[in-house]
Amino acid sequence: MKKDFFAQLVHGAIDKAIENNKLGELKENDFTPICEIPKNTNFGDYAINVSSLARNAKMAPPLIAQNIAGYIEQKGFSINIVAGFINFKLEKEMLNSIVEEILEKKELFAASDIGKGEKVNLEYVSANPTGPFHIGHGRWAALGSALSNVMKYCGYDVYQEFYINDAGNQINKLARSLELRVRELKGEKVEWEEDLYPGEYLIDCAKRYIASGEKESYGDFAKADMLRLQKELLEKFRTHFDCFFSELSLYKNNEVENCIEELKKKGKLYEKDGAVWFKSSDYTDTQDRVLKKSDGTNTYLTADIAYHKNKLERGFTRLINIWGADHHGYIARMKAAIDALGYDSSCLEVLLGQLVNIIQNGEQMRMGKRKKMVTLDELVEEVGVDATRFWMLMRSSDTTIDFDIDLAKSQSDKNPVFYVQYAHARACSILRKAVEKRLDIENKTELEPLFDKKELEEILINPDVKGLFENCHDDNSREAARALILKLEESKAMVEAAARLRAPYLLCKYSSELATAFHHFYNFSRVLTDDKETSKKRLALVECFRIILSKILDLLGVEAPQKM
RNA sequence: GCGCCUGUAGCUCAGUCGGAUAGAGCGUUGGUCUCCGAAGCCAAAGGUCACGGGUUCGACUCCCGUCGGGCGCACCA
Repeated sequence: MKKDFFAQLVHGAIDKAIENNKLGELKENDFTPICEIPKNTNFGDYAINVSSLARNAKMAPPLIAQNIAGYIEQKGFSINIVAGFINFKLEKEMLNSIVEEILEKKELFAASDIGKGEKVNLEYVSANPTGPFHIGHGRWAALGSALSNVMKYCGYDVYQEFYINDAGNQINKLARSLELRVRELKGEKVEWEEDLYPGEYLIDCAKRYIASGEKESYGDFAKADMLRLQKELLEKFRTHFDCFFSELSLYKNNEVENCIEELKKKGKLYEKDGAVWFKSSDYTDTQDRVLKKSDGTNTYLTADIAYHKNKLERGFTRLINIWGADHHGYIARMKAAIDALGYDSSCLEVLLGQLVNIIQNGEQMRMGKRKKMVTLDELVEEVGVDATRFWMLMRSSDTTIDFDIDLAKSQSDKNPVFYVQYAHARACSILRKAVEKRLDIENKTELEPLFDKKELEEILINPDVKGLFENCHDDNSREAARALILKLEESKAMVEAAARLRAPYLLCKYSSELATAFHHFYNFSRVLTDDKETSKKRLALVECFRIILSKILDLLGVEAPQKM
């Protein structure tokens, strides 16, 4: 990565400058150079600001920059000092080497090992098996699966988990709801009580129940049926879990009781008003929490604590949970429980995703406050998996998304995902055309392809990119090629940032910028020309773009189409 | 009342680490196909970074306060 390269270069140069007494009163090099890409590219391709050394060195920033630069050998790049900034501009050999490196490493060019094999448990979606997913679940599914892809690509050992809330009261309600639907289907007139699930999806479920011979209990059947539908949709939505973890199994294996026992032994529980309380306020929680209700049943929290204990016992050193913003009050008590069990709660990381507002007919619908909600299934049906995933991912997770259904449906071609996919299809088209017969406009005759397939393979395996810039006939063309190469070089830094900050949206933004750089290049430089040598070099660059963009889209779980 | 998130162009949002002239998309206006995909590209217009203090060489960024918006404060899950 060039950023690291220049940062190390500057760090080494500072050592030498100190040795030679060129940095005034600065005697120790504890400076970490941070290499950034200047907003104004006239300064250079990369920049390091050394102004902050001024205080200890007691020297003016420009002089500091000058003296440090004196110890940098300018090989493959040039240096331009402005104020306290050392700017680096790559020369063509170094730019060419980036192209060669991408073609050599292919989709591993942007891969990283910052994860160092850390065992990460990523839990997300974790819906009740009581009905179809709503749009919010789609956001967590997209976020979790993309984050998993990105983190795996950066060397984390990620295990994706879905916690099935199949043990609470809601299952009884589900069972009762199914029972009523079944009786309705049989012609009986039934009275619906409050707080049941009146959604029409249970009518289909009831039909399946009757067809199955009604052997299972209502609850077991409905639960399994809902879970099956959820799993089908998740697969379609390119979200793959390594494990669906049942809450009920924690009770069956006595893990919930054992967990309560353990907390009791550690003196973290007490009884009050007939209930068993956990002293979570001993930690960072604002108040104590009930684990066992006065009727003898456990709260949701109790099983969830046992679940987190289970995860830790399985050897995960980092637990990442994706929760809706409405669960934020839950974090403190969960962390308290982890600490109380003798683990370090800093291993638990909760990504609080803000909610998705649904806008229909120009009106904001409140999630869940409306009888007929838009389900994820319906949304995907309308706008497709690619567009849904990209829309869900393109915003930072702590921003509320306004998902305008009408806009997504009617103007889907204005969707940013198409812009990016279009660039990919265009690159593929050029690579296709390179080996297809061409039409000579003037003579209206068919010309032989520029290259045969073997030739093209050879170009892409063993590229000769020398002269890529010499054959550009104007500044625009040269600058566009430079900008594209530099943008491609940035891919690894972007991927790492997305993994480190748990922020896949950075890659949506990056994919869009990359597409812009390519479109720009395309408009200023003709790839397929009669000059075969020039065509070869430019085809190599097109292939680089195709490789990187398709990898980025792959990480996001969005398809990179060859044709549109 | 308390906690979390949030306030940047007409709209939807970026702005990673405190640095150089504040960045995109959509929308608006104009230009651009005889030729590799015009779902593209180029150009223009558009800003008191909610407001008030503080920290410092320097603040959209960090700290404190005020105001607005969202979400939550169960022996529900």
